[in-house]
Amino acid sequence: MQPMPKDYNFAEIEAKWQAQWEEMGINRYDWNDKIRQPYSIDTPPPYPSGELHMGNVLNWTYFDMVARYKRMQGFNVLFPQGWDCHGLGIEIQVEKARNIRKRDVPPEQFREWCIELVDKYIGMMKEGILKLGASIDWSTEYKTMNPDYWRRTQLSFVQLYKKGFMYQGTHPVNWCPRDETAIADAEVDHVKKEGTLHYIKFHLAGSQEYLLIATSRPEFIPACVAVEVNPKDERYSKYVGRKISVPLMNREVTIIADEAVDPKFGTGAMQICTYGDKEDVKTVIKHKLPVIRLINQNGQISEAGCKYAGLYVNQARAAIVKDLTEAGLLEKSEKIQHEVGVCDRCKTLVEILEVKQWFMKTMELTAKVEENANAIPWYPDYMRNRLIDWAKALDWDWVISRQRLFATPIPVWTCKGCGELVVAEESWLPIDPKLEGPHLEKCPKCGGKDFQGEQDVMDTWMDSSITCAVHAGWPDRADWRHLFPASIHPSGTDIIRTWAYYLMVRHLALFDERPFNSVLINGMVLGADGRKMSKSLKNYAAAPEVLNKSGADAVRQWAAGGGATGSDIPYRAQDVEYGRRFLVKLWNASGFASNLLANFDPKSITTPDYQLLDKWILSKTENLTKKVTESFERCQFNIAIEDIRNFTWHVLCDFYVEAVKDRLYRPEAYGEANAAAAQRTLYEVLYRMLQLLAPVIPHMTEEIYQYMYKDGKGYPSIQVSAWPKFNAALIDEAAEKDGDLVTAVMSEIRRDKAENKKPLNAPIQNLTVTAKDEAAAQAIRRAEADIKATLKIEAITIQTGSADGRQVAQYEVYIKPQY
RNA sequence: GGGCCGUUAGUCUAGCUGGCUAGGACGUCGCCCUCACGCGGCGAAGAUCACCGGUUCAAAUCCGGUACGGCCCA
Repeated sequence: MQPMPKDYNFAEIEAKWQAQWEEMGINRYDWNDKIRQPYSIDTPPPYPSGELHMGNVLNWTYFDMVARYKRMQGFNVLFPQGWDCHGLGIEIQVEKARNIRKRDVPPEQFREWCIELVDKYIGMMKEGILKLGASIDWSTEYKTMNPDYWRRTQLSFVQLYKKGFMYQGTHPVNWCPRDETAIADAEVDHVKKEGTLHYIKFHLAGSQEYLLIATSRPEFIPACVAVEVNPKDERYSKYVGRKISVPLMNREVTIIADEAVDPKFGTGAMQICTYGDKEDVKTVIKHKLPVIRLINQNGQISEAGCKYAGLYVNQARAAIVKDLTEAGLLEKSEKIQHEVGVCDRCKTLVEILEVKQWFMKTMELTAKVEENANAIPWYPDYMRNRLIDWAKALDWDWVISRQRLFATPIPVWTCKGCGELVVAEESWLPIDPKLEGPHLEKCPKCGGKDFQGEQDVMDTWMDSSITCAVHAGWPDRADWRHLFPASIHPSGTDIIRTWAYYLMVRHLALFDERPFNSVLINGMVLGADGRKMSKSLKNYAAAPEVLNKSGADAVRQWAAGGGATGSDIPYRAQDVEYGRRFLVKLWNASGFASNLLANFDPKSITTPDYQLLDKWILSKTENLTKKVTESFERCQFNIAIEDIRNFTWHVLCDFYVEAVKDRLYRPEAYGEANAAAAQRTLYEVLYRMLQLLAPVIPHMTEEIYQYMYKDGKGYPSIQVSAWPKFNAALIDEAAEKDGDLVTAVMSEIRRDKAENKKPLNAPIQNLTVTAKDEAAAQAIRRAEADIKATLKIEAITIQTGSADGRQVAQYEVYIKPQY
């Protein structure tokens, strides 16, 4: 055992162990080991968006605690790391940074710029993840923007096409007019906004009579295909089936009835347009109404808009309202609060357009998604509902094509002669059909030699929703099933509808097997004030700053203990500060212990002569081990960390160490065997604390381990030490009960000193302890020496009898000190 | 309108497969330079566990309802 230095420089020591673990290879998954059971973490590849933020810190701490805990449990752990590079977010940032639109420059140039930016961001995030001490196997690192990764995305597309899950079709899709691309439901955000509800007169055909129709989108009047009322609405039932003229348009539509109309909203009569919102889509399909394509892909009104053609949506709205007013058709307008869908990347109002796109058949998998979500544990349990509810609420198949540049190409061509679709062979992949033709002599159908490569690309989620298979080694390793399904899929409350859902449908479709066997959910990180963290609210904490200031071990304690798993967790500097203070305590206590154990031989084989308080803390340590192990098994990190910290700080340091100090200072007064028992106890209990803390506080526990325990325990690193198993042989209920009494007596004496404003080391001339029964008296006698030494008592009398003096809280025991 | 979640001391948070003096942190108040630690120690005060009702010998914990708040979706 080596003596420990007084000071602890966390920056230096954390960096040292991060480097050494890498060198020792303890973070590596052993692909050749077929003996240990594998445990694989489906690390979500993050979207590189700049520097690491506190939300990332929370997530990676969760993943890492699981990884380290499972490693100590003896599993062969795969903790991979990838980067989800593609997508609109990066495209928009490049456009802004360079003040261009993506179509202003050659696609290859634009792509280069995107790659450059992504690499810069990856560098920043990686630095943060390394500093946090995440035990990632960096040999697994991948980027979805690399052609070798698209090969996998494309392969999955081809295989799903062959299995009938991919189809091209003209259907309504969410469309972002700014980015000029289709987007999926999951990419639509809903925001509350003030709008105007216009009450517009629709005249009945050939009549002066009119119905008043309320709409927030009058610009859609040119695309009005019906007027709809509730069949039970007595105001309108007589009109159902009659023709009504569309204002300004010189055109008539039919009045239809449907239960979906809310009679209380507006006037109870609404216009059905193609497409004002998703409800319109449903109505059009249900009532087989015609479709008028009013809005172009760039957000302008099409030819179908007659005189309004060429205007943008907002301009058209103003123009139509003006025309309605002039024609006397606008009854009134009122402000309303409503929710509108916006593009989650650029916040532009989403339109619904009918465009030819690629889709994946996901709706038919909903029952299987539910079944599999129900078949596995979720931490916390209730989060499974979010996935199931989301899956069940989906109305449309997943639109997987995008009109973008920075993405995985869809490996498909169309024969210019006959329109035949050519999907790439697996051996052609990766391939970009915009740059290369199909590897075919001629069109298999018409023999034509001219092909048009698919211009559309894939949704970014097509890249990232095959990670469970990719991490396992699919498709290149024959043994990839060994690591599939992943043991655990970590996800955030905000991305259950994307990561978790898409992973599930994708793998179910591809392999007919669920991709993961459990799900770990993290909440969002809030500002200290409980509101969403944002720079504008001035409650933002920059993760690199926090890590530099307090160190990973302190920050990780905040992540582990800041709140229950799955719930949103506020970032509080004082929590990190508390973590840091705990580290100081642990370091000092260990240094102190190493002094007290200087002459202790951990390999000595004499059976220790354990005293009451030794047995007491050894038994409690086993119970703690059991409880902490259960907490880790259930991913209840907050419970685990709180229990270990409190035990270490208060039970071990404040009580046990204080109580046995004297035995260890003056072994000659107590007998060598007695002191040796205290040494053995201290040695083992502190080691147990370090082990239990190791998943949360890897750096400092390692540093202490190396000084104090490496020789005695023999593991090269505490990180590969065997997780302690509950040892029933050390459970001693009587010792716990008696020890509790002894500590209560000691507390009561301290309390008496405090109330009499005496220092703790004030000597007590004489203490009389009176217990009601002999058993209690016996117990106190067993710890008499420890009590005397700890509280500076010169003489002590322990007797049985009736109440005399100050009662020891919760016990029929009384104390009477004479100072 | 629907779904899920939350409402615990001045603040933040745990507990919620029913039974503890409701745990912890920050803050507050005393006392103490006790030979590891003042980044410390010993003590203390502070909570009708949102509200109403029900089940039960027993409810912060289960059930129903109300109010407020959050997230997701229509």
